[in-house]
Amino acid sequence: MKTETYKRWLKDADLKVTKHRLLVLDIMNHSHGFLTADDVYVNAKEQAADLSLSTVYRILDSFAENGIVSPINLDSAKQTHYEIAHTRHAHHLICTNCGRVEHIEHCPLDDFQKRIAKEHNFLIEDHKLELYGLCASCQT
Amino acid sequence: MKTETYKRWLKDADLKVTKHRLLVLDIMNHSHGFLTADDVYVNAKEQAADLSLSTVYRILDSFAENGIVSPINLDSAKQTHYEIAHTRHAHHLICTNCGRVEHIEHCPLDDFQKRIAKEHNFLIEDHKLELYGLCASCQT
DNA sequence: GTAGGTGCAAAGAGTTTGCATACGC
DNA sequence: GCGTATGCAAACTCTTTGCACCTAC
Repeated sequence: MKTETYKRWLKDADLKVTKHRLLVLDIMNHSHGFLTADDVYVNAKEQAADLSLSTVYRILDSFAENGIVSPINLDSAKQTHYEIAHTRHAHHLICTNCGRVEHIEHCPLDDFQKRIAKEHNFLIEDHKLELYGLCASCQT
Repeated sequence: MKTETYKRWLKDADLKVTKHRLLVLDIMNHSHGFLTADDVYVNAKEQAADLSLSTVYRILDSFAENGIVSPINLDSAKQTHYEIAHTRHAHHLICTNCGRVEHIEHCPLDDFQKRIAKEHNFLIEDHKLELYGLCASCQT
């Protein structure tokens, strides 16, 4: 994915284009799975020695507000994790040993969700599904 | 539920029976939805003036280790929440406005989970499903 | 030029820990 | 009596904020 794409994302969100924001976008976009603010910071620091952790937090906050990334509180971690927000609805398969995350494209919950909404008189707006287990290489 | 029941839970977990542990069990057991450590603390403080927040944390930790309570990181909150662990598998319907939590008894995921496990070569051990929306009284 | 972005240091919030004392068994 | 539980205060971790300076537009 090219810098031009990142610039468009930022402009669409009314955010100024800065070196650090482009860098964070690049890191998030090339990572698989979730990153903590500190993961992003350590990674970005290699390419931008001037960069403070608080800036990373501020960037991630503004990205989250604009739907560019999604913050997630995994049950197994105390830090907030972030991932590039995909336009498609996606769920996660998380390895409890190595932390690897895979995406599940298909969502089986539509019918179920409608039934629960009716039974509980809830207006359901979103849901989160996480499957926990061991990935192929951690099963040995 | 009676004190005798709580005492058995503690003994079964090899935990000593203390006033504070019984109190925390009683509070957790009578609450609906999730409680933070501080919720438990404030609530318990009314009946046990001597009680420190760190004791509540230690009690909840030991309960979690023994499967008496389940800690949960909700996406909408920064504090860890706890609920009495039900032997049955349960999911949650969370009101994004008032925080009310309802339990969903039926789990529709068994077949889905088996299919995903095969497709991704994952050994799935657990999963978490949370539905977010507005409860009946917050829809007005 | 101006509004917004950033670094640094300090503050906050939630949680954990060390140590002396108290209590369950 | 022994070993665990607890209160208190301090430490720790993650995150946010204030302020002066800098940069994109």
